[in-house]
Formats: sequence, structure tokens, C-alpha cells
Amino acid sequence: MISEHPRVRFAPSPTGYLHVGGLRTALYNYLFAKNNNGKFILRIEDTDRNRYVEGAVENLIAALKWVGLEYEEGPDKGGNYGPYMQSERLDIYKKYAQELVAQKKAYYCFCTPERLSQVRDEQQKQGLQPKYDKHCLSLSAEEIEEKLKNNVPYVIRMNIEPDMKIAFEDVIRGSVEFDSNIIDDQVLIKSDGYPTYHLANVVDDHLMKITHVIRGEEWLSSTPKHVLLYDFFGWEKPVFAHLPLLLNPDRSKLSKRQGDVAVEDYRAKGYLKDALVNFVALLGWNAGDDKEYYELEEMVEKFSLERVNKSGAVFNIEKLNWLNAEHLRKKPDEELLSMLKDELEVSKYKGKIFSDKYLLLVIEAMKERVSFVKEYIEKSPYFFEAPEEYDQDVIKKRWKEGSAENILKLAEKFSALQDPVKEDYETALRQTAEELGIGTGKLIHPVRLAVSGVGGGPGLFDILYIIGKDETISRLKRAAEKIKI
RNA sequence: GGCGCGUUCGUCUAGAGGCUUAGGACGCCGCCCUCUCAAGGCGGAGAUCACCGGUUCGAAUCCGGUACGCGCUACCA
Repeated sequence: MISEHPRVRFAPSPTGYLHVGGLRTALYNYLFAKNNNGKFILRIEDTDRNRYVEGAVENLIAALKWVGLEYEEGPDKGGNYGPYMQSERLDIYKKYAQELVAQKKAYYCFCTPERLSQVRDEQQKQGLQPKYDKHCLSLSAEEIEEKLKNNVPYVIRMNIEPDMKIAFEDVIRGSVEFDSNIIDDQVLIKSDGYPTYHLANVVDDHLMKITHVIRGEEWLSSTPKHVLLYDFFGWEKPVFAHLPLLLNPDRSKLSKRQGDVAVEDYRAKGYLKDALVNFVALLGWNAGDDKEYYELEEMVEKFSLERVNKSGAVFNIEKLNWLNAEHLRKKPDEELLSMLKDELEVSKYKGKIFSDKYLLLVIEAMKERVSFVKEYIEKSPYFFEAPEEYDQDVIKKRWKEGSAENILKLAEKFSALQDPVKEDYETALRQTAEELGIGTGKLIHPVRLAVSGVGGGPGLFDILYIIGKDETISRLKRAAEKIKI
């Protein structure tokens, strides 16, 4: 069933941004293509002129690019089966629609929106399935000719025969069957000359030699229409795979109201593309083992449509956060450095100069303690400026009667050190503690507070080494003065 | 309403008739490590596998029904 070199496509309509659900659809298409040595194609389904959004296509492309899902053919890349924007393929759709009309598999319909809604109301009142009543199917050739000549607005509709069973195989769901009686005589060409999704999608998938249609579950119910169209044209059908939906915490379809849905939102919040992709991939797929941390390449190796789940998955931000931390920790320090520098540029420390060497030390110290790049700054501001305030709870817990004198004593000790390294601070501190006749803890904690303003963080001597002797001494003195019990 | 799809710890999931006292991960809690906070290690709580019935020596796994959820039911995709 799976051809040797499959061709799959991600076919979003440009609504303004890339939805995370769309990201997952794109990802599964990509993974499937790469896993099978096939091609991944981007096609823009911009057939609804009312929904046109300025810059949406560029946005979509930028998001895909950021995330690293590279396609071989697409609107900005070209390819042998273009154009890849449906709005540039209008003539093609028209031609195929007319072919169907000639074969009586589709027909012109001149009904006004008013009549349509009247019919619908009537049917609903009688408790019937709202469906077009094939009113225009009985028009004579002359009547049609006449109306066309007089520029009466029209649409072209599919002529669906009643009492048929339309069945197809879905890789994920198995065999699915529909009754043709519930299917409306679907509009193929709208009165503005644009095709509807159904026509454009089938025509393009055929012309672009798409072998596998991998899309969201919301399309499952329209698939019989597509199957019928393939049959009308006498075309070979692609393999269908309908993906489960992504859900809000309350199990409704993932929506903007309940949080961020745009890939760019997550990017702006500081999520790594690797983590987002990893996370989204696991929402509905797994390799059958316990592995949860993935790089793109490994997913490509292991992916298969057969292992995609049937049921919807809640988009659970906590797991995403964990994965982000996991991915962040695996990044080489050099890469972290460049990300941290970018982050500093948009922080309140913009303009302040820190050497790469310094920043690398900060990274080493904080690496295990952050989940996001920006946390290097938020969780350890003391590496970028002296603390202005001291955590009250920590003062209460760690700052005792003689603490101020003790750290001043220590400052004195420190000032005698020559180019101290981590161990030198430690030795000096332990010595001082001994001289003062107190436990090292009694000194360590107040020093930590004095130097960082908080109670947690990397090992104290690492902090001291990083900020340096002069800064350490100055912070100790300042704290001895400022911290009051 | 009709049609379709789905239903295993709070969440993501493993599970393809006996290997299951249903496994892992996130989150939560505890212990260890430790100058603190993390990370890491160990452990714990958490699922009558939606429900009912059937098939079978045996069912989370197969079949039927019910409930619930979601999707579609447009000249939107």
C-alpha cells in the first residue's frame, strides 16, 4: 500500500499563524515522508477570500522554518507541480469542475442564498437532514445557457447519488463507512469562481501526486466527498490517515481562548523548537517503548503512522516545560552562550558588558537549575548585578546576631587572597569559621544571602569565584550594613 | 437532531486473549545526596482499564449495546 517514494503535503489555510495542532500535522507528514524516503510538500489553501489575512503565508512559512520542518516543494521554493498557492490555480479547478459537469457528475446551481436558507429552514422544521434539494439539477440545457448568458451568479455542485455506501480505509482508524444519503450536493466552485476546499484539495492532491493524505480528524466526515470525487474523475485514491485532535485541559478542541495556540507564542515565551517538536510529536504517537526525549532525526527513524493513537490528547504545558528543560540542558555551552547573550540584549542588563568567559561560568553554574534561557537571568540576577534586596524569609532563617561581624571578618580574610579560585574561598571560609568558633554553615548561609540576596542557587564558592574577589568583598560589606534583623 | 470518531492513573501513554497484584513519563509527596536551590538516585500516593452484557477455561485486549466526550452537518477550511 505504501509506495516506494511517498509524497505528502501539509496544506494549511493561511489564517494568520501556525497553530500547534497544525504543527503536529506538519510534523507527522514530515516524519512520515523522511522515514519513507519521500517528499514533503507545502501547499497553501487560500481559497476563502473572506478569510484572507495579510502576511499570513509569510508567517506560516517563518514558523515552519523556525521549527525546522523543511519542505522540498512549496510556494517559496517552487517544484514540478506548482503553483503551490491554490489562489493561483483557479483555472485548473474550473477546468476539472467543468469536466464533471460534462459527465453529469456535477451541475450548475443558480439558487440564491435566500432560497437555500429557506429550503434549509423548511427541512429543519420537518426534522430532516438539511440538504440541497437538487432543484437546479432539472434545469434544461437551454435554461442553463440562458442564465449563464445573463450572468446569473452560479455555483457548481457535486451530484451525489442517493443510497450508496461509501467506504474507505484509514490507516489510523481502520475502515470507515458513510451513507451517501447524508452527504449534501457539495459546492465545488463558489460563485466568486474560487473552488471549495473539497474540489481544490482533491484536484491538487492528484495533480501533485500526493500518495498519503495525513490531516486532522476534523476532515474525517468530509472524506466520503473526496472519495467520491476521486471516483468521479477516475483517479487513484491516496492513503488516508486522520490524526486525533489536540485538546484544551477541559477536553474541548484546542483553542485560543484557553491558552497559547500559535507556534510563535511558544517561541516568544522562550520554548526551544526542539522541545516543542518533541512534545507535540508525543501527543498522539510513541515508538512503543519508554523513550520520551527525542531529537528530530531519531523521530524520523522511528516514526510510523500505524503507531499513531486514535484519541485526542490534552496539551499539557507542564510536560512541555520539563522537555524544554531537558533539551536546554543537552545544549552545548557555546550554543547556550549565544542564546544567553540574545536574552541579555532584551533584558534590563542590555548594554552591560559581560565577557564570554564570565557568561560561560554562569552557564556552567546554572545549567542544571534552569528550564528556560531567560531563567539564567531571572533565577540568578546576582550574576549580573549586586542584590538590592535580601529575601526576608532567608534573613529570618539564616541571619543571626553576629552574622554581620562574621562576614566582615571573612571579607577581611578574602582581601588577603591572591587571584583566588573556588578552593581558596572555601579554605578561607572554613578557616574563618574555625577562628570564630562557629560551624561553617553559620557562615556559608549568611554569605550566600549577602552575595546573592537569596537562599538558593549554585554552590557558594562557585558564586564567589564567578563574581570575583572585589565584588564579593564589596557585597559582603554592603550586606553587613544593610541587613537588619 | 443526524452521521462519524473516540473512551487505560490529574495529564501524555505502554498494553495486539493468559507474561499484569495493569508498566513508564510529567506533575505531586517523602527519603538520600548536600552549604542552599536544582539536577540525580530511591520510594510513595494515584487507574474497580467509561458502564452493562456476551464470547472464552481465561478479556484492558474480541463482539454487542448504553453513557459521555469530540468532530462534521456552509458558496470556512
